[in-house]
This record gives sequence, C-alpha cells and structure tokens, in this order.
Amino acid sequence: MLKQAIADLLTKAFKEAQKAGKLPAFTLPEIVIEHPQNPEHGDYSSSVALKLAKEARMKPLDIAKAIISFITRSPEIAKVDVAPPGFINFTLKKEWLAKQVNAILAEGNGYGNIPLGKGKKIQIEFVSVNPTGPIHVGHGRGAVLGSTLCNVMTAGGFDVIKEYYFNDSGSQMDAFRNSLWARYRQALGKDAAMPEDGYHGNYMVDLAKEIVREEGDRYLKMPEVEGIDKLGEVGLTKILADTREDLKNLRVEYDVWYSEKTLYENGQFDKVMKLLKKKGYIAEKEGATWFVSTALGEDKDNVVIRSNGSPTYFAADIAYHYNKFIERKFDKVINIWGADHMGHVSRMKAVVSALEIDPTRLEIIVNQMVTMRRGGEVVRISRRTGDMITLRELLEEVGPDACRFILLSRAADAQMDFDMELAKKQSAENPVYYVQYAHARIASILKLAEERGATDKGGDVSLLTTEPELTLIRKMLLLPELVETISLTLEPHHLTYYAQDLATVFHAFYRDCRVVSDNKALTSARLKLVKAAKLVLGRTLNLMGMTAPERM
RNA sequence: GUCCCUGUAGCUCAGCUGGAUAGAGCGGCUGCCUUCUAAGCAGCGGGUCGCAGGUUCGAAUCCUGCCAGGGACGCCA
Repeated sequence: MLKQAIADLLTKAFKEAQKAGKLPAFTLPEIVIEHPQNPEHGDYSSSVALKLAKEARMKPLDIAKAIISFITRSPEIAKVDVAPPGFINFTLKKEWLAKQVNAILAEGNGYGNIPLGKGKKIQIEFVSVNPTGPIHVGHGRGAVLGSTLCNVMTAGGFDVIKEYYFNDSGSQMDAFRNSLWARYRQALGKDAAMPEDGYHGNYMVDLAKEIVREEGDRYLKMPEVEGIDKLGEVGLTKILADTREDLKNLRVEYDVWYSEKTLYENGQFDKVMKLLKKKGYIAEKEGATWFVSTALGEDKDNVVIRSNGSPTYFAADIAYHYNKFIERKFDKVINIWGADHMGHVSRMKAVVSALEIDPTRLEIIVNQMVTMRRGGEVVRISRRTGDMITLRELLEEVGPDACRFILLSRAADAQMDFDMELAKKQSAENPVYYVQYAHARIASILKLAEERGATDKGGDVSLLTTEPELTLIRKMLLLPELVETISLTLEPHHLTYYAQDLATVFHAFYRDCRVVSDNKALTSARLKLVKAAKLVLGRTLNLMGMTAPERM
C-alpha cells in the first residue's frame, strides 16, 4: 500500500541524511503517515520531524528541510514539500491517480483485499445468546458488528471462522425447560404454575401452543422428568431455528454453531479443570470449587463448580476458550459481548493467562446498549419480562439494509439510540439510502451509455484530470487502508462514514462532470471511472452486508 | 463503595491511537430540475470539545481529581 511505501521512503531518507551528516544520530520512531484534512497540504503527510525535534535538538522545520532532499523520487509522487511548523507533505501525481482506475478495474470485486492477515486463523464469536427466547435489537447490534468485522477481516487476508456459542445446559436452560413445561400444561388445560425465575414472555405461551398443535399431549403421557426433558429439547431446537432464521434475515450466517453441552461430553471440560488444578489455580472452599483469579491480580475468586456439583457458566467458558486456543489452535480469538458481560472480561483474560496463552491473543469487544425509540418515545426492552422489540419485528418494520447501517454506524463502546421512525423513512432524512442512491445513479449512467452505444473500450484514463474526477479517485483509494485500519482496531463502524464520504464525492463528480456526452474519448474514460466507482461503492456496501441496488 | 464505558453543534454521532482552521447527518433558513435518478447539489446559521488542574513545541485525544448518564460487581448467563 502507498502509505507504507511512503513511510519506507521516509525511513530511508532519514538514514541517508544521518549518514551524510545532515542529521544527528537518533533512533527513528515509528513513522505515522496520515491524510491531511486540508487538501492543500497534499495527499499524505507526516509529522515525524515534529516528533523528533526534542531528541535531535533541532527545529522541526530544519529537520524536515534536511530530510526532503534525501527522499528518492518515486513514480507516484509529484512533489514533497515542507510546511510549518514541520510537516512533510506528499502530493501524488495526477497521472498516477488516473491510472489507478485501471488498477481498480483489474482487481474487480477483489478490490480492497489486502494481505495483512497472511492467512492467520481468527475466530470471531458473536451474538451467542442463550437459546431461551427470541433475540432482540441489542443482540442485533452485536450481530451486525460481528458479521461486518468478519467480512472486513476476511478482506484483510485473515482466515476467519464465524461462530455462535449456545448454552444448551446450565441453570438458565433448566428455567427455560420448566417454564415451557408449565406453559405446555396450561395449553392443555392443566394446572401449572410458572417458576418464579422462569421466562414469562408471551413467546413461551406461543411456543407451548405450537408444540401442542404439532404433537399434542404426548409429553404429558411420559414420566414427568422425561417429559420436561424431551419437551425442553423440542423447545430448544425451535428457538435455535428461529434464532438462525432471524440472523439470516439480517444477513448474518455462521460457520460453526457450538454447543456448550459438547464441552462436557467430549472431555474438554474435565481436561481443562485438571490442567488448572495442576497449575494451582483451583481451590475448594465453602463447599464449592473456585478459580483463584486473585492469584492473577483479580479482585475476587470465582466459582467454577457449585456446591451442588453443577458447573457455572464461567467454567463452561473456560473450557470453551481452552478449546478455541489449545484444541483448535486459533491464532487470535475475538469475542463480541453485550455490555452486561463487561464483568466477565477480566476474568476470561485471567483464565487465558493461567493457561499460559498470551492474553493479547484474546480480544473482547463489548458493545454498549441500544435504546430503542419511536420518535421521541423510548421503548424499554427486557428479556426476562418479555417486554421487548424482537429482531424479527425490527426487520419486518425496518428492513435489513437500514438495520445494518444504523446498528453499524456507532462505535461499539458508545451507547446508541435507534429511532425506528427515522429508520423506516425512505427519504433524505435517512443516511442509509444516500449511499445506495449513489450506486443506483451509477448503474443508471451505465444503462444510458449502453443504450447510446457508448463504451469504455479503449478508454484513456489519462483524460481524467479535473478535480472532481481526481477527488473521487483519491477517495476510492482509501478502501484498502480502511480494511487495514478496521482489521487492526476492530472498529467496523468506520465503514459507514467512508461509505457516506465516497457517495458524497461521487455526487459532486456527478454534478460537475457529464459522463455520456458527444466527446467519445472522454466518455470512454469517464465510463471507466464510473465503473470503478461502482465497484468500490458496491464492495463497501457488500462489506457492510448491505445490498447495492441497480435502481431505486 | 469498587471497577468499566460514555460526555464534542438544537438532536444523533464521527474525529484515523498527540498534529495544521474541530467535522458529518438530521432539524432551521436560502437558492438549484428542457440535458446520465432532486432519495441529489450549493450556500447560511449553529461550539467554554462536561468542569478543574497537569504532561509538551502542540491536547477533543494522554494523566489526576471532581460532576453527570449508563453498565458490571451472583454458587445467573
């Protein structure tokens, strides 16, 4: 990438300037290349000279001046200059910019892919909601962040596995089974009380009725323990199927659905517990078994096996992470959790350290809550009471494109408002359509060109010389950099801003530059440009999991 | 009480891990459709970057202390 090439040029220039005695000896810091916000300052700039002033004991401006004569000419760069207080600015050659249109067209749908990950194995686990009820909007946020990150990191050259972990054992499963049993009995006209810690949402009533409709009272005829168990199994399967379908409608699909239960069945759980015991991180006290996280600097220890013999959620997650790192050998594991799991983060990091795995290989993104509103009115969501907006309802009302864009448009660690009224509006008020509209506009130009028999064949991109054209190209060239940034920072929300910027520069180009005209040569060149823009816009939408419409 | 996240324009939020004059969308006001989609474009107005210190050439960004909102502190998940 050009950014790296420029950093390399600078590094080389520094070394040569030092060798020539123009600069004193010092160790070079990491050279950061950025895009100046003011276009007059060129395409790329670096503030190394400012950073070095102290160590070199020179004025930043003098350092910058000393170095630029040592910067070797490269075919991309038109000029390198120095601006007070000491910035080094690089301006790209217009001819080189124009040529990038051909380069983008040649890469086609692969444009934006970079070899950053070098095929490293990454697992991204997200959503992973308990299969005890329908998933709601808050989960949708994790789903969108996760699936987008997967798309981007795949483009970044990582080998990504998308995974959903579901807790099909444990106390919440018991509560689910017992609640379903009560609703099932009630649906058949029998007396039954809902457990207090149960799931009181209406969906449980519907679920029970559905099973009665399909299978009648057969579970009632079994011995109660067996009936509860078998019925629970059916309920779990149905909920999981719904979850899968809802997520699919949000354009989220997984490579692996991982069952908690299998961790016990295949011996991973016992294995990791034995290992931790051997390393001295397990203690018995107060009738339960504890993980001694205090030995790793945590505030308190945590129970892994309750006094009644059943393992905790935490214990299962320990086994699961053992499985991820040791058994399946992922180079990196990324978990996306809701804000209510914040307290779980440092515990899990401690576990990973205890297993002698470098804790930086575990990255945890915690996404904050979503406040739903309809215009001014706040809509409360709570799973336990069943008072919520399900993802399904949201998708039916708003549609997947708008849902994805809006849920993606905020940094994960910021709380966000989701205004359903705004999201539903198919108008200028809604930023979602702004980007798609640009894509549709391009499609429309291409259609007209076809009708008029205009073609991009033999188009000479060196005819692309005006500012609106070059600005569009410059923006298109940022996509690979963005893929890199997101892969490193794990912040997929930047995509939505990039998409809007790209659309904006396209709309400006559209205003200033007629594509299909009497000038055949220029028409061909611009058709190339516009095709490339469509490609980049389409890829961007694609990375966000959105559709790129041909017409609107 | 302890820990974590957040505080930037009227509203919703970006701000590229310390850089050049702090941005966008929406809302408000004013213009632009006989020519490839007006779901668009151009312009105007809008700011003690929560508050107070500190670090340095330079802070919305880093450190400390307050204030406000949210979340977590369970043998729930």
